Amino acid sequence: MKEGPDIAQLAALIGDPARANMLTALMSGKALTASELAQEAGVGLSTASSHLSKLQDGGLLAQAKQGRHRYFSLSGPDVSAVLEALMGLAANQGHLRTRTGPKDPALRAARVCYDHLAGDLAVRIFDSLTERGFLTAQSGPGGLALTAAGKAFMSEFEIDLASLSKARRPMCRACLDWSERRNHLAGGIGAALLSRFQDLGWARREKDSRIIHISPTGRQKLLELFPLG
Amino acid sequence: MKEGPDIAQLAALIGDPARANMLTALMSGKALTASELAQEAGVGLSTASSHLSKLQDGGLLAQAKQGRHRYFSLSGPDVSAVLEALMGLAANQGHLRTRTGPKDPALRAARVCYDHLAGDLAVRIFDSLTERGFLTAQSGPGGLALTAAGKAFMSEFEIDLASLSKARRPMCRACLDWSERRNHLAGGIGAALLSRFQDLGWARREKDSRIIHISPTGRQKLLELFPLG
DNA sequence: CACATGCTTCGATTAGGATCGAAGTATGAA
DNA sequence: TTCATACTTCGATCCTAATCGAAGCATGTG
Repeated sequence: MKEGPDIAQLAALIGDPARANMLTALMSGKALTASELAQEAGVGLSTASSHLSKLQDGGLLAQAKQGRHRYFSLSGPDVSAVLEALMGLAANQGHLRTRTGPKDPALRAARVCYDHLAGDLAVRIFDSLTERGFLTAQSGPGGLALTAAGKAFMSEFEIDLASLSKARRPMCRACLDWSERRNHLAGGIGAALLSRFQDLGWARREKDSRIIHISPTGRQKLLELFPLG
Repeated sequence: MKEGPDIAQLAALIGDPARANMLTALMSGKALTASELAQEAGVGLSTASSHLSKLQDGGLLAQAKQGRHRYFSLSGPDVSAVLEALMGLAANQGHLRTRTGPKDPALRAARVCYDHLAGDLAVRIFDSLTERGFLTAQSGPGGLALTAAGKAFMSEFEIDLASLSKARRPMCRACLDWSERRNHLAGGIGAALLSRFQDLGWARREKDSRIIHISPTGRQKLLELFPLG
């Protein structure tokens, strides 16, 4: 009657403070080494190693060997969905002060979430896309899809939809922003948009941080591109 | 300065097997007494009592006193969202390991998920609503909203939208179905629809089970009401 | 008023696991 | 080859918390 690994085991994996710190550090989407994660979690290297192997056994982490480094990252969107849900719950109960602090105005304004844009601007983009009828619900992976008009818009913006649709990853996903309590666009399109903004010089990622800097011209262009009301 | 929103604390609460059993038992939406939950979790009464007060302190459970009984229920949709995300993750991991054939066909077809309909039929309903342009994305709570046409459809079906919109709970939400790996409709509307199906005699819930039985006429009516293609 | 039922609190026991340092292994650099 | 870096494994310690039974409290019923 039981299906798969237990919920309790999974939750217990996330339930240790050191492991939770590691996982939230990995929410940035960057792959980190064992040493970095040990520091992030505030534990010794041997302890971190033990935690990392447990997280891997539980299927929460993926490992990539590169030279003498071992890079760890979240194993997939399912994992970040759980973490996001937990963050949402924690935020709702007022227990939350995010690690890096959502008080930081720069973080509130624009930051990276996993691999896509989050914050005020991301919510605005989501609203604009919705308002213009570019997004529709679907039962398939991700729960969202581009309408024909939406596809045209993305193509115009030089987003390569063909290669995105080939990827196993869902193209459109709504991601709940725990500082805003509103949704923004995640999934392949979300990542592609951020990437494109960076290519155009509109956005620049601060080193070793989740903060995204938007240039003055970038901001103007984005507001034009994603009008509201 | 304590950065302790602790998603770790929350996850640890769910991470104990006894507590996880209690929470999943409460996913049915029914309120249960301490004794029932103790039996459900397979622990003694005193142990259960301890767990329940911890869950309450953590804000995961709500309590309603009624005579000499104390009824416990999940404190809100945030909590069930976390549990659903964990179930999804667990199902995904289990799927990779043991491809143990199809589950109980009755469960695949139609079952209750928290308080709304899940399974084949629920996915079809979601698809039909989408296809007819009744659902649209939004950045606010739940990520989905009814379009004007969708609201008209629901009113026609005698769903009381006014009272639903007053509730704190998001009206529309996509819920990922772990057997189908597709989305179906959750939130206030999802619950209201199932309730309406039951009132009309189209659906009947099997006692102490998640299985929903659809009557022959109910099935016919539902297929008419939610056409595809 | 008793008396039963439902649940909580207390105290003691026990098991699991988080932690660290030291020693061992693998991989790249010199 | 030799050394250094990055990480894992091992062994020992320590501490949290899960558990149960018994006693205490609360709220109903007779």
